[in-house]
Order: sequence, then C-alpha cells, then structure tokens
Amino acid sequence: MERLPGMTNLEVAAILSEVADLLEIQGVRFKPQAYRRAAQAIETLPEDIADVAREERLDEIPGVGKGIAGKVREIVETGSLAYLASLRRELPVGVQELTRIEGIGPKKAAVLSRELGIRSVDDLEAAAKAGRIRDLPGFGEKTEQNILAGIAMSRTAKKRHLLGYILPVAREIEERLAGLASVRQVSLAGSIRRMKETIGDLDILATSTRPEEVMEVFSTLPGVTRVLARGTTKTSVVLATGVQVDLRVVEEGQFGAALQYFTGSKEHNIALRRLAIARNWRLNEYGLVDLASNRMVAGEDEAGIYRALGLAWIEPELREDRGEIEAARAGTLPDLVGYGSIRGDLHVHTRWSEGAHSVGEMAEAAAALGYEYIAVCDHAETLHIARGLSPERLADQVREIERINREGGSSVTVLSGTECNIGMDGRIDLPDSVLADLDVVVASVHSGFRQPEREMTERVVTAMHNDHVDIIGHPTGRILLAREPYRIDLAAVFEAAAALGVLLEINAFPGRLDLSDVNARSAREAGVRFSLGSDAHSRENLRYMELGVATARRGWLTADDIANTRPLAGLRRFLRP
DNA sequence: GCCGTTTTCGGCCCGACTGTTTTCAGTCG
Repeated sequence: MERLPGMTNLEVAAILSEVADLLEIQGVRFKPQAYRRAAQAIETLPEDIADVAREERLDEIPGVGKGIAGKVREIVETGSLAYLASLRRELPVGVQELTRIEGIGPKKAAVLSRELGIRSVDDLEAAAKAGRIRDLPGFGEKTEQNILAGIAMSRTAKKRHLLGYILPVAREIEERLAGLASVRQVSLAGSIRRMKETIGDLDILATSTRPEEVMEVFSTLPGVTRVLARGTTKTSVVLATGVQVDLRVVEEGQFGAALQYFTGSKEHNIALRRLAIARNWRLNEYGLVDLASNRMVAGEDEAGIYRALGLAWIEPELREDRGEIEAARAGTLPDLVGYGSIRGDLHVHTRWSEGAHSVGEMAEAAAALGYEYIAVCDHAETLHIARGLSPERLADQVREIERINREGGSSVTVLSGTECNIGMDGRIDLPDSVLADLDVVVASVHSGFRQPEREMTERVVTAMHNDHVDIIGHPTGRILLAREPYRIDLAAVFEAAAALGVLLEINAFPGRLDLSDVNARSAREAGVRFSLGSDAHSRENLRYMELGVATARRGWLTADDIANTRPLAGLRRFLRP
C-alpha cells in the first residue's frame, strides 16, 4: 500500500515561517519572533519532526511550547494548519510579496495596502512612477525613488556563490591585506568562515594602524569593478564575478568581539546575546560590556567572549544555533574531524574515464598532499557520457594499478575501484565477479532522478544489499544552485546503511557537498559511518577534499565517524570483503 | 508564543543607517 508522504521538517518550518510573516504584517508583537525561532529549530532538527510529534517530544525542541506544539501536531497529522488559513483570509492578497522589496518591511507594506490598495509589486511600481507614494505618512520622495530602485534590484535576483569557487578568491584578498605593513590582524568572517556551502557576500575583518591605507589597497584590488562605499571603518566593493566584498577595519582591542559578531550566524549571535542579557551584560561588535559598571568584560579575543558567557569556544562551522550553545555550556561539543585528518581520497577519476590525468599522476598529486592512499573510481560502462569502463577495460586498469603499486614509485597506495551506476531497479552495472576483485566499490545514482520517493528509496537500499558495495556516492544527487535532490526517504537509507555497514559518501565536489551538513548529522545520529571523496576529475581537484571536511564539521562529525581518517589497515575494516 | 544563573510574569538582540521628522520609526544585517 502506498504510504502518504509525511510532512518534511522543511515543509513544517515553511508553514510556521509564513505564520510569522503574516503576524508581523498585522503588527503583532513578539509572536512572529517565537514562530520564526520554532521554524528555524525544526528546519535544522536532526530528526524527522513527524517521529518527534508521534513520540510526544515536541516540547523538547527549543522554541516550541504548548501553543506551537499543538500547531505542529496539526500540520503533521493533517498536512495543513487552520490558523494559517485564517491569517491568510484576514490579509489582502499580495501584501507579503511587497516585503520582499528592499526597504519595505511589514509596516510600510501595511500602509501601502491600506492607503493605496496596493496588492502586488506591479501595483507598487505603477504607484511609485505616478508619484502617489511620496504623500503617504512616513514616506517621501526619496522613499519613492528607493522603492523603484528596490524593485529593479529584486528583478536581478541576488546570486549566491559556491564556497569552493569563492574560497580561493577570499584567501587571496586576505593574503594581500595581511601583507601590508600596517595590518596587524586579518581574518575572513561571515558565512565563509563558517564554511557554508554557498556564500552571498564576503566579509573580511582587519586591524591596522593606518586604516586609510588598507581601504585604498582594498578598493583598488585587481578584479574590483565597483566601489559601493568607502569609509575608514567599512568599505564595500564588487568584483567582476559579481561577488560583493565588505572589509571592516576595527580597533585592536575589539578584534575578537568584531570577529565573533561578523562571523555570525545571526541566529547564533542572538542566542549569545540572550546569555549576555541574563547576566546584565550587553554583547555587540565592540565587546561584551557589564551594564552595571559599564566595564568591558571581554572583546579582545573571541575565546574570551565565549569563556565569559560560560561556554567553551565554538568552532565557526557549528555556529548556526543548532544546539552548539547548549553543548558548549555542557562541555559536550564534538571533537570535530580536523582539516588535516584525512589519510586518503576514496573517490577520484582518471583519464580512463572522464578524468584529466593518469593513475600515476593522480597518485603523485595525492602523495604531495600527504595522503597514504587513493581509490581510483572511474565510471562503469552504462555511463556512456562519462566514457565508462567495460569489465575488460576495468580489468586492464586494475593491472595498471597493480603495476604502479608494485613498482612503488610513490608513497601512496592506489586502491582499485569503481563508481558504478545504480540502475532503475537498484542493480549495479558490473557483474559481482568483477566487483569482488576491486578494493573500493562506490555506487551512485546518475539517472532517473524523477522516480517516486518509494521507488528511489528501494532502488538505493537494493544497491546496498549487494555485498560488494562499500559506499553510496553523493546520496541525494543534488547540485547546488542548480538541481534539487531527488525524492528519497533518507531515514530509511540511513537505517539500512547503518545496519549493513555501508558507508555514505560526503562528496566534496564544490557543487555537490552531498550528503549536506544537516543530512550528515542526521545520518550520524542514525549510526551511519562516512566516506569522504573529492570526486576529483583532475590533480587540482583533489584539494576539494577541504570542502568535504568542512561539510562533515558542519554536520558535527568526528574523525571516528569517517572511514578515511584511518590508516590503510584500519580503512580495510570499513570495506566489505 | 516562549521562557527562566534576577523569573511562572514580564520581558523578548543590537546597532547603524535612512528618511522622515523635529525626536524617532522602520528597516536591515
């Protein structure tokens, strides 16, 4: 029997967020914040919200009390929320849409709707052009102009950028600034310091004895096409790639506070400020200040702020208000896998299929990175576009790998492997006899993404039941900024992977990062172990491993959770015979 | 609507900036 698809955490969160938006437009105070906080907690919950509701544990979620718990139950049980429907009826259609325009919040949207009957962005544009907005209370000519500019901006949708592509750019800017004699400290901040998978703007922070000089150098960096603002404490530029970069120069004694503040996330900072308030302190970008004595409690270095608030220092990758503050207080933060902890790459391609370099060249590059092993996992035959290998050519490749290992020109052991294809019915596109002779078998879905959830889940679980499969590659198939993950019951996949001892990959290719941080964390809770693979198509791509480690760290993973933090002998225990 | 290292009631993140005002509300990050 077909099971009704349950509400995902994302869908429940979206409903609560909309309630928050609508309440805000109505001018209701404080409730929007409460709904938003609950939505955020549910969105990033490492468990299925329907399970939590069924087990009557909703009140354990921070931000969920009696009222919201009842609404969540209603959503989970019926798929909708009567309260939201009634809120929608009370508000003219389209008012929400207005708040998406920069400069228009709930208050202005309400006035525009009430006074001029504006119901859409198109209405808004017409009214602004006709000069009908400037006479409204609280509005003026300037506001009218800004609204038109805001509408124009909203039409050229704000782009995000892949972490993997923007990180080298950011580091180059950081290095150039660090090279200036007057610069004392410099650090990346914001989402790039948290290693989020996609980045909006770049934030960089520095201290300097001569801020004007730093700003001059910064605003004339190669690649800068526009200077949006230029002051002695903050300068904003736009690079040719469309990336906005903000540089802030602060006082030396405030570097820690500023770094903490500008690293965010916003949710994390709000939670920290709550802790400060409880002690009658105030936390902002200038420091942690005792309100009674007006004395600075901390601010020079970041760790001092956390310490003063009774917390262990929190790695930037964890600062999303997803339980890290509670863990820091209890002293139970995970010992995150380190960027240098990976001993080998378990997913690389070579010239045998779609890669750019030979097996020997990849091994050499891996040795230069200090690895002990790499697994060559070229595609199998059915993946024609990637020049997949037939069993015969794969056998030739295995012989070449054996020769390279025997001749021992490199400190790296090359493992033979494949990235085989999981067919529509879950079958692998190589015979068992071939798979049995390989060291590492990665199995991935490369087609038929539109299968219904139940079939896709069965398909992947069937593949895991093949005793030769060691790793499921990029388990959700998403491509960042381009393609949604396919529909699959991840809880069922995690359960099977844990039970069968199949590793799930965190694919480190910049556009994949699949499993994602949040999914990896859920998988870990379900007892899954992981494999990190760069999916490198060239020597240079091996460096993408860093992005995979970042994703693992954001998913609260330790070295223990990851097979390829082990030396070769230890790794073999994670691979099925 | 939520929540407690001042609490079961009375608060709820903070500061910069803008444009509208003439002392501040609204918006943003």
